[in-house]
Amino acid sequence: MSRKSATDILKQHGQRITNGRVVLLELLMKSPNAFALAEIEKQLSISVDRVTIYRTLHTFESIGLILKVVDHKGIGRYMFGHTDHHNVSTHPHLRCNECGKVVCLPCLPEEYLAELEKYDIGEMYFLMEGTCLECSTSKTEVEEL
Amino acid sequence: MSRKSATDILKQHGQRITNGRVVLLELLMKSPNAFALAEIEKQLSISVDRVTIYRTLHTFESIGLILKVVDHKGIGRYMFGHTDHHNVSTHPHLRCNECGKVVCLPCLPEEYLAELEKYDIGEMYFLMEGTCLECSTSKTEVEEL
DNA sequence: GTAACTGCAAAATATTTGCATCCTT
DNA sequence: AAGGATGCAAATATTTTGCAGTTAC
Repeated sequence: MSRKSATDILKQHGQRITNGRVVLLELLMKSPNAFALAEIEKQLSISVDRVTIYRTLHTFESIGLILKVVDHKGIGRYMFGHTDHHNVSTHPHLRCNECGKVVCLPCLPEEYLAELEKYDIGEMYFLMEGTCLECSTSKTEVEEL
Repeated sequence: MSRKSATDILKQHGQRITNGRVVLLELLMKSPNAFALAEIEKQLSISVDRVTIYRTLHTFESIGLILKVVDHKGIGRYMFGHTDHHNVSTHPHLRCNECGKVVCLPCLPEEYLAELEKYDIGEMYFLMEGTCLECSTSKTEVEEL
């Protein structure tokens, strides 16, 4: 239950509480998007050095707090959650090129996953590009006016 | 039938025949790998400027001769073929982290593709990381000695 | 107090752009 | 001859590294 605060989560993981870390984690937590560094920099309420952001993201990633993926342009994007190993390895993710939101695509069928197993694929660290169902719905509505 | 030469292919696409272009296309054609620019530079038999390689790759890509994918580090990789639209959109590719070879993974099941269709996903421009079946076989053999 | 976090400068890597020159057709 | 291709210089973008100073615990 209980939606934990960024501070609590950091404490839980033995991380030090600093303004930068809390604000960064809060940003990532409050949105289902996958942010590139440039976007994070713009949206942080306080000024944090680019290098510090990178280092903090690495730390968050290493303790399993966030997931790093690479978008179709080769740019790193970071998203909160989605870090459950089972989760990540059973389905790809999609980033909506309308709203930026990242959604989980459906799980791949068992037989297909069994097939992938042969190839020793760890995680699906990639983001597909597309339109999320919400955005494609609203677009259709507009077109139908 | 008839395995066409790089020169023939270029002519066929109305491209000019220059040493650089022929050598580059030959390199890409002779191997099922997905090369990063740095790797291409090293392996070209003649010296071609980095910028020219980039521009040539873009050209080849735009005329559908090669496919560009992004690897797990976010680096662009270029491979000959795999450009049939139907092909690319129905299955992901895997790059073997032992031998570097790129192999097509099995086609996704129809139902899953239908599901993806809802999300308006164009192509699967990503490379999974793993071990190709050849390499995992030979590794097993060594272990069993 | 001390180890961890931060910021600044600078470097490394990948990719793109501008422009003058050269070469294929 | 003309337009496309090339090479060089330089810019841009992303990410990393080194180091000294600061801060959370």
